[in-house]
Amino acid sequence: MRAQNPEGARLGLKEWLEERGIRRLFPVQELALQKGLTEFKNLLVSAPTGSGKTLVAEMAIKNALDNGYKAVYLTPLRSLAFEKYASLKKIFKDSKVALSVGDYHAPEVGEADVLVATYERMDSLLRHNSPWLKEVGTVVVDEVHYVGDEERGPTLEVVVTRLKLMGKQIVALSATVGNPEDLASWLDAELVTHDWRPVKLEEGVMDPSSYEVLFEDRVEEVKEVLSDPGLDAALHYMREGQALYFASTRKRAENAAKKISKLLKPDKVTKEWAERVRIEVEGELGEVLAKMVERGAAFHHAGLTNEARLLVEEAFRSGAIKFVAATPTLAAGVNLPARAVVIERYTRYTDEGEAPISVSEYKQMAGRAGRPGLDVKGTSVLVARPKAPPEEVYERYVLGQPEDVRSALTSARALRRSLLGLIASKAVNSEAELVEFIEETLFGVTEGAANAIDDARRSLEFLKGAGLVEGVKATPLGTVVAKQYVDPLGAKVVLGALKRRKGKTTALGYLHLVAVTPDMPKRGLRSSEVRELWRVAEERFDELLIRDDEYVSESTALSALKVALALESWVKEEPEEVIAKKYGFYPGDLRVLSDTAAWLVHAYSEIAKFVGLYKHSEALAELELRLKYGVSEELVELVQIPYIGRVRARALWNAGIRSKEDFVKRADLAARVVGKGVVKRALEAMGLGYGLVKWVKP
DNA sequence: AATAGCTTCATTTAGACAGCATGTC
DNA sequence: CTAAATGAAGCTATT
Repeated sequence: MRAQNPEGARLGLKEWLEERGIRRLFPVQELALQKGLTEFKNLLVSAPTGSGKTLVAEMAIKNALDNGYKAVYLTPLRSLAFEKYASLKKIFKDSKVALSVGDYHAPEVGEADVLVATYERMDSLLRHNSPWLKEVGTVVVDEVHYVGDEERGPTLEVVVTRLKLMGKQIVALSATVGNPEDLASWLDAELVTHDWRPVKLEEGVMDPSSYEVLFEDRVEEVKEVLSDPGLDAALHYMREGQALYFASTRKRAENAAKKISKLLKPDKVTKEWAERVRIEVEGELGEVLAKMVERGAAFHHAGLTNEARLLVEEAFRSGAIKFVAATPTLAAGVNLPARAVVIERYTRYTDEGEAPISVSEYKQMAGRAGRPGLDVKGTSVLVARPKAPPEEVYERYVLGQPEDVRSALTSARALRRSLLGLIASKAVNSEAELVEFIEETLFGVTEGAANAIDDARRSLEFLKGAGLVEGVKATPLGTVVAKQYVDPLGAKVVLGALKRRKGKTTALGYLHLVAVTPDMPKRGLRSSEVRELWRVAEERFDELLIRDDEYVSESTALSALKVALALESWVKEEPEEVIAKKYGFYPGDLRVLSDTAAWLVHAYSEIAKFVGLYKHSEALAELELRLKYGVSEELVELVQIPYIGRVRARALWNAGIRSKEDFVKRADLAARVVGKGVVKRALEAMGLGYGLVKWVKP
């Protein structure tokens, strides 16, 4: 990609900046221009939060648009994508900005000038060979250090490598990492680094026994109030503004918020927020949260529903809430800076017991301190472990260098997924091309491709064995599996089981089958549950399609059974709260499970249809609707009426309204059950004006 | 006899993308 | 190779 008129474009950029009231550029911004941002050079900007990376991205987009190209902005999280979409829409008023993430795929993507998408969504667009991509000149990759992530990194690595090979300008933004040179060389990019921040960040380490916080240039004493070092530190710095508290578990986050809330006083504004929380967050959790919000504190973790999380974020951003205790959801995700950050622990339980978090993770959290434009400085406090010398902790984390980013493209799971995607979308058509591609990945560039190629050959064999690939070409089935975006191994397991199963299959059977798949998040089992789960497994043995399998271990089958049972309760209309209690989930957890299951059931319905398993396909399609709404078979039709969910549908059914037709014909009765307004809106949405229906006063 | 309070022992521990076509109580 | 908070169960002291 080359600019038609670099000089003109550059002038345009200057004027555009002035119009936005930006007269002076931050160091990374200046450097990015010097290193060829407007000449469509690839860039890797590796700098701390707040150093001005955002404007570099915006300038790159502006430059692409001015030269007649389209631009793409990639982020790792849906929440960030929504934020970015909103802000880019404001900035580029004259251009079409579109958003494409799992939840939401804008219909106008085909004509968008700027597209904001998650990595996986971009992967999907590449797999579909969307013609729109040809017009893209620049791709901004936010948080590119995610390539090192075991789970999500491989997809990003493949996506960016493909875009690079397509000749797109890559403007990659990264937190500070240990080896920016490696990333730059992978991207064929000019390296832009600078450690300047607009708000000074003071990082301290607290000795929990002496209550002293060790900073670079001084030691500060914290007053002991609650006999909890972390919370007392938060209280200490809250005198100067809001505090963000990173807790090590959900429970601890909740307790922290509860304790702090007791020391704060309600006012008019917090009471209003509490009222909103009460209305919008259902059940016990809503009540618990509302009580704290009323006094200006809150907690934030993935057990909360999305709505609840957004509410907490908004309340904090507005200033009403003074204290938020969060698990790492908030560290990488939302842009929610605070005057002070307190990190209560730097160790975390893992499979191998207690393990220290990485320096990068620490920096990610600490970097949230200091609100640009509001604070002169930000303060972060890391609480040392009781017996650890604070000086050593300071050395390790505050003075420590973030770790190197290494390719994660090596795991079998990552390879088989990526490979199928590459082959199905014809990005590689021969072994030679495959090798060439791998040489261009981060793995190939930094470690030499030989090892990766060996592993890739093995994955290729697996794909062939599963009937997804022949030679280096995708079979029709392989194309469908790639399009549905499920793990090839899951597809193999599921198809095998469906083919074997001739007789009738219950919801539990299907749910267990998809839950066994690698795409379904696994819930750990509590030891008290294991016995009961074995009992159920025996009792309902005939319903299960997978008992043991070459690719499914007994333990995953058992924990999948737990997930399947919880989802079965969901589609049997048990109240969310009852399910949550029974299985030890939070409402947010259940939402994630039912969403994921709905996606998988949909995908496998399509795949089953493709191979001629029509009965299974239809049953799965019905189950998808049941999962989405949490209803039994008989309510599936009703729930498809606009504004009718699981609760209203059940009420209608019990009143004798059993179908859409009933609903329309007996609108008077329906109105008595769910209210006049709902019926009116529903009929209008279905294209039937309210006037068509006679209203009978109850 | 009921119960608050303490001790002991076992148990548990963060997060979150994707398909598809539009609106819960 | 590694910890610590939580919660249930069991027990004692108190009213």
